[in-house]
Amino acid sequence: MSAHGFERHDHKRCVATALAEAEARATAEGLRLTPVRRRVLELLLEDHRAQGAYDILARLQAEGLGAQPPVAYRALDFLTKNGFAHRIERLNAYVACTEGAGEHAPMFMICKGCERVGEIGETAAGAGLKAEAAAAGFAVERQVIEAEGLCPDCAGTGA
Amino acid sequence: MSAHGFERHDHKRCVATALAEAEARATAEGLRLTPVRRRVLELLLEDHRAQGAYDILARLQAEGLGAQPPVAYRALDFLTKNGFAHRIERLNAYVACTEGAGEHAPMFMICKGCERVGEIGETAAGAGLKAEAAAAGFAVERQVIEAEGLCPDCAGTGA
DNA sequence: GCAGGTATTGTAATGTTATAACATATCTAC
DNA sequence: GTAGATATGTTATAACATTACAATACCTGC
Repeated sequence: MSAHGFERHDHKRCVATALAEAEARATAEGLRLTPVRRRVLELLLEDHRAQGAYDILARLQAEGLGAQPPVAYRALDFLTKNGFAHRIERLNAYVACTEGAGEHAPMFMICKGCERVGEIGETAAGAGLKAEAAAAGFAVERQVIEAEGLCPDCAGTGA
Repeated sequence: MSAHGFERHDHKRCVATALAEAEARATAEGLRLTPVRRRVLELLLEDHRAQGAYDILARLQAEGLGAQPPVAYRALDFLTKNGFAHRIERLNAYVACTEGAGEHAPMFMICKGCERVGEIGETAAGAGLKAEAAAAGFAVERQVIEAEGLCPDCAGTGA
């Protein structure tokens, strides 16, 4: 089962792997993982919480990497368009992708307790959505599947 | 199959029914469908497009029903909390509910062509989401299932 | 019917998220 | 090394949402 974000894990390794894969894929596909873009991806990878564009921007400003909103939004657009990160609509915020490339119908679990966001790459929910839409004659281009609630850790503590 | 929003239908009747049901339910459950709230529901019912809070606010202002953002947001909160309307996260906008009360895991289809939003009351996607979350030990409190693409009409015209 | 509590509305101010528009710089291919 | 495409810098503003507090309307018990 591939739900990422809530399990205990070696996060340093998690970051290193994601970054290495991103670089490999960027090279392979001719995508330019520029300093700002790479740095934004690193910031998103720091933990599994969703970060707002302005959170990211503040970090970039502190590092002298860009002062205005478009800098952050452009980097985030690049990362989300190319599958390195995802936008969480419910939060107007962003998380690094924890599932491999090639995924298409990810689902997210947003914990109200610890604010972490778990991702599942391909889901029954996604398949169901496609089937439902097809039955209605609707051509899906993008889908949003998000659950908000309590992660196993936070649910356990009665939070 | 109950996908509402895209089919040709007698919209006057659609509005009248929804409004009557809302009033009946408000009475039955002791909810106060005040003039502003009722008017906002009417505005949302005018068509099946999603409307932003500020669209609604502009209409209210024109009618002398309220001048500041909280007026619109409060009415929309009331309507969404009580199931008379839904918030579309992808659009930061609102639609009137077209499925009956008691629904819990609706899915929305957002057409990029005509901007209409279709609703399906209970879906395989919703069931899949719940199952997936349960398997991950995640306790779902709220869920967001939205598809963006082209409705049957717009897909047909190659839009 | 009126005192007291609760729900609703009015209003000002502000906070947060996102984009348009245009200038400049950098990369890549030829 | 120049042209065209891609990426960045910067200003300004648009769009979405909330906090906080005052005023009013409404129920309820007496």
